[in-house]
Amino acid sequence: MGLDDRKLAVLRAIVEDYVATQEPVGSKALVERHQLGVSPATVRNDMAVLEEEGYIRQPHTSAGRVPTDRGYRLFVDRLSRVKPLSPAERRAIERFLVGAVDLDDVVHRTVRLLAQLTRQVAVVQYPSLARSKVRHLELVPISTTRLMVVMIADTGRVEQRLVELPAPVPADDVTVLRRLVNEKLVGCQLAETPPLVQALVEEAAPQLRPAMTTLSTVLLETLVERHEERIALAGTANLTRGGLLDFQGSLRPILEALEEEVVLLKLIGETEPSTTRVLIGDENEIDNLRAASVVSTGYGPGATIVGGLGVLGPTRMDYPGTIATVRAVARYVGELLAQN
Amino acid sequence: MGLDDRKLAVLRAIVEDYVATQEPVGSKALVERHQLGVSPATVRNDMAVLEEEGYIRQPHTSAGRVPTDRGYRLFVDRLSRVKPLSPAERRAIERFLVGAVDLDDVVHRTVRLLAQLTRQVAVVQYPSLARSKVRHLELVPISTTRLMVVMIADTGRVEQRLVELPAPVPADDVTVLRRLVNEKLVGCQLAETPPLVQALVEEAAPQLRPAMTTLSTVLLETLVERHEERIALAGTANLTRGGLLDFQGSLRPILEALEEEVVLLKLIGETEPSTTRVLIGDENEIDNLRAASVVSTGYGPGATIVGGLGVLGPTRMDYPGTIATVRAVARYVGELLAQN
DNA sequence: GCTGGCACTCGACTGTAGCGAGTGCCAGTC
DNA sequence: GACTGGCACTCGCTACAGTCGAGTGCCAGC
Repeated sequence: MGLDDRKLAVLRAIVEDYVATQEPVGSKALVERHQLGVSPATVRNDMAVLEEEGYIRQPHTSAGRVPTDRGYRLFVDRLSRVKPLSPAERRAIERFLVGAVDLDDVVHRTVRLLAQLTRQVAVVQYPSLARSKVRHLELVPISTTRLMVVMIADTGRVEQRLVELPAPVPADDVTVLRRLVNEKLVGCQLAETPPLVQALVEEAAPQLRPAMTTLSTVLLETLVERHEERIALAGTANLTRGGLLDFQGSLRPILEALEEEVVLLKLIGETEPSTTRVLIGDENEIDNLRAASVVSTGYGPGATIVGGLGVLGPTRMDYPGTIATVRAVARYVGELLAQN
Repeated sequence: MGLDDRKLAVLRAIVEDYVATQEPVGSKALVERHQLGVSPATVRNDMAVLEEEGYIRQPHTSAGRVPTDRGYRLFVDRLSRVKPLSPAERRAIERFLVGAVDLDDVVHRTVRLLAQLTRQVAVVQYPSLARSKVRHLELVPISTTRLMVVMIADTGRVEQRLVELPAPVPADDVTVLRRLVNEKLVGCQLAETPPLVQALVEEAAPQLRPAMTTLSTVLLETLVERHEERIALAGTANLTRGGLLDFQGSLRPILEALEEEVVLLKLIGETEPSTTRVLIGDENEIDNLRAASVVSTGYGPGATIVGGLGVLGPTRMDYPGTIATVRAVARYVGELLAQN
């Protein structure tokens, strides 16, 4: 494990050059472009060690070296410093996000912004319902046996669902139902509502029981049990940058994975701690994404996290820049949400 | 212009073979695989004429022939008969669409179904607000100066928007506002509301004027002026079928176009007559899609059209099959909507 | 008007050769 | 002991020549 400082410097130089040029880098080019202070031969020896340790590899015998997933990992963990954003980027972020009228609008602008700045595929999760609080529940009678339930969360998210009632319910009863559910649920995290919803059914007047029961089922089913998470996506065209070199020739698996909301949620939704997460190539649990890297983080008003956002690109990615951008965008979005 | 029956038969055979094999088709192979009743030499003469007329072309001098956009056009217009769906396909459609709980659900299932059946990129427009009628308008106070407007259309579509009021409005006034807008607008096509909304402002009591004015602005701006059209997309991974042969090597322009909602709307939204529309390659107005074909149609409950749906694929596409599928899916979705 | 035959074209494939980037190793130097 | 210069070697890439064959256009004949 003898990785002295110079070997690390060599690895860093290889990663930087390869990310920039997209071509395997050789010992000679390396000493020319970086001030390593040693000869190519020495670098070659270092490279041999790095290769033995699994940080770099040779595509063919007579080619230069390319970082492995493990090499990128070391680079991200120990060799790179998060790049500060350029003023232009800061301005772009601000300009892009002011003027958003809506949560939908915020999410769409954010995902486009992220795709544009990182020149990669961007993914933004809508504020998770499980982590939001109920601001208001509206019941709109569609017919005597049909009710539209509209839930407005404190994050600005609005979710609706049609309910088929077991028996006709008069308008007055709907008013009562509305008052009851609002009294009980407004201000609660959705994750902690199940017992409350249960209580609602039990406390309801007899003639409201059946309606309240189906209502509570719908509330629990569609709003609480994850499922209703939503995702916005942008920048898929960026996958075609770098020709077919990245992603080993086929975009198919990537595009397939991007169509599965469940997969995307797994990718960016699991941001328990508020730090930025970087998944490099093989570290990814989803087989289709073994050739890709994901940089993601959580966002939310203040310190609370209500959702995740991130980008997906080739393992050959500008990690420092991408990480910085993802963080910055998440912070701005958080501030925006906090203003509500 | 002397295109006798046999020449048309030759063109049909070329299109069918090319679509099936993805390889330029030669005269010999043609007579072997189709009962044309003449020799290859004769077919060659016919081919020469077809080429002169611009229906087919040769990729290189020593290769077989490939249909041009114009050739596909003739094929679609005069040489193909819409294939009846297989029973398996019918069953798939039914199975896929029953059990949809929601408009969102219907649209998502539809777009996935379409992508799966045609093995192409599917696009479904949500029922257009302009063509829907207002079923209910709900005003939910978020704070004294903020109102959430929720519009429920008869198609099941729900749209919401946050309104900043110029001055605080007490809860009682909100109730009045709610009653007023509902009395006036429920049951109207959104396209014809502008004068009604205008009238609302003028008839409002003086203290409600300012609130009603901003409210009406929002209604007109976000709900009426198309803008708020929504689109669902699926099957982008299907673009990678057929290697890089289709789409002349780069998916980039296609993917870019698919990210622009405006472009997609233009593509499938303009279905004035209720017939199926086929746009082949160059006929497409969007430059990025010059290498693609689009098959689209309108759908809606009964005879009214409330939105469009369709698929996008390479010009080398199974037109008869695709057209049949698109039509069938549109019909099923229409029936489903009619049930509400 | 159709057909068989024939000369021709040209892309695809194969094999060979030269080039050059890049390596590993080794002996020599500080 | 660590670094360096030198050297032989590997091997992918490119260019070039040659062959093959699918496919064509044309023409004379039925």
